[in-house]
Amino acid sequence: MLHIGGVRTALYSWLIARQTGGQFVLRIEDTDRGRYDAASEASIMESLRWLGLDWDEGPDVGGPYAPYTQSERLELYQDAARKLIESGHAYEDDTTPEELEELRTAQKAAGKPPGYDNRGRYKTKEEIEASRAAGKPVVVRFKIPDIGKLKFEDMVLGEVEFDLSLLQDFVILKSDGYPTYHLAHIVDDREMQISHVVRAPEWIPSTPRHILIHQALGWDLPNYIHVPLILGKDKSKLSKRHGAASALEYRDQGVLPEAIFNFLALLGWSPGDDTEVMTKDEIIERFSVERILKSPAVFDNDKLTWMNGVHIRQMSTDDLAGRVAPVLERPESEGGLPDSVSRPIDRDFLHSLLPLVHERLKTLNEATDALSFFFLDEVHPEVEALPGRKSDPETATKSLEASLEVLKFAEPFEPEHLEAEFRALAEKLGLKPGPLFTPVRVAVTGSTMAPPLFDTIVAIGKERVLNRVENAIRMLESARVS
RNA sequence: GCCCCGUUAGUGUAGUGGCCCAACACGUCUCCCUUUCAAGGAGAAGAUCACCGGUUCGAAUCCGGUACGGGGUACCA
Repeated sequence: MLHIGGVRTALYSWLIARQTGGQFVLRIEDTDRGRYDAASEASIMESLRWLGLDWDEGPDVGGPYAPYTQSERLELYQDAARKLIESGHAYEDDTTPEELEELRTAQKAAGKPPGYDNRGRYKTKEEIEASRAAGKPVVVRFKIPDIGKLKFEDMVLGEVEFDLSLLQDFVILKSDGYPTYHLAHIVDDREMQISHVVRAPEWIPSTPRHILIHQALGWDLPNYIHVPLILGKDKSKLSKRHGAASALEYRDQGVLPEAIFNFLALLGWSPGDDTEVMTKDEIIERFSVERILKSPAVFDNDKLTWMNGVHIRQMSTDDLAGRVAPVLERPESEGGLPDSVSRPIDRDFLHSLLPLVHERLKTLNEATDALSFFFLDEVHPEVEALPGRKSDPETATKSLEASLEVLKFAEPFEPEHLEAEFRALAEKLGLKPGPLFTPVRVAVTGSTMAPPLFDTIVAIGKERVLNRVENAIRMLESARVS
């Protein structure tokens, strides 16, 4: 699963590529065999695709530096490890995981910070060979040089200084022949000519290691860009508890990719003025690494929902219809229209309805409730809801009966004309619009909230409207008897 | 423990020494529009710029310390 924080990292990386005319590269880092999961790989690609973060090179599209999956590039890492051993920057180590565990427990017991003690530096070739022959696991460790402090430049953080004496020799090639991230990403970044490393802040402390490897191999450094964390409402790391954590969950909740794109770009970056609502192209144009913030941001769902509404309102009816139809056609259990409505739904009919609800939608999923009564044969309002808050069942019955007559004979059966007739009716009955219109709305839509009444009535059609009003009158009568 | 990073209203951001007793947006509240719900319009409340000290004629902005939050300290990425 691609976390929303990961999506934002990818987004920034993509923006840099698109803005500078560079290539956005998708690389699968599957060097931990214990954790590898093909499904999550697919879902990452689906998330990126949904957001429109198209990649120029990657496992599926290929590219000049294929393959783009690390497990298919093992020789490259092993070669690099060998070179580092030959140049004296790395060495083989036969310390077992159990021995390391013992070491750490002992260190903790002695009140010292746990860590590797670099004991492998002093082993002879013969010892290692003997261990290997005995079937003991052998890893390759990078030797931390004794050069005091290391400084590096990060495009977001500025200059960061690190005391190398705090680091221990670390594993670059595991005993199963797979590289650790530290080695693999450096070899690949070099091979694939990566110019900008955009990543989460948890990598800051290991950046000195990456720089040391680059230097040992005699390679130039890429630009480092450590982006800030995204937090949940309670300021802890964003997770399921906060509503949704993956991009695809937002999609399933009816959020537009352009809204997530826009919203995420603004978590940790701003164009420098008051502009907030932007298209993808505007963001590409205005984005700048210099304006990425260092401090973590809290993900505010309310603001995302607002922004989603803005993007929905900016969209054409055609475009909206194309997005809403699949939502309505999902099974009822997944938030679609009631299963009794046959699929596919009538696109022309949908298109004619959308102007009535367009500016009322904050998410695509809201379209189901907002439109279902247009598609159903009959609706089932609550009897108690029919009169509305400020009226009573008797008045409601009277209103509905009078309305029924108007609806039967109104000619033409069009919104403006119906409204005029109903206004006249209200006056005749001595009622304010509310007590007259509300029962009709509830009877016809089954809900107290609906689009403008007369447009709604016409869209539903005379016959169904008459049936629904008659039905409501019957409901009120039987409620009175019982 | 040690190391790294951060800290402007509830939230996202603007602000880079005087224009700032701090601006915009979301959210909240009030009112208007109105047949409901939205949208839209007009307002309001909400920040001792984490704290303490220093530099300066002058600090949200520069420096130091403290507190708090997050991250790292793996044969995970």
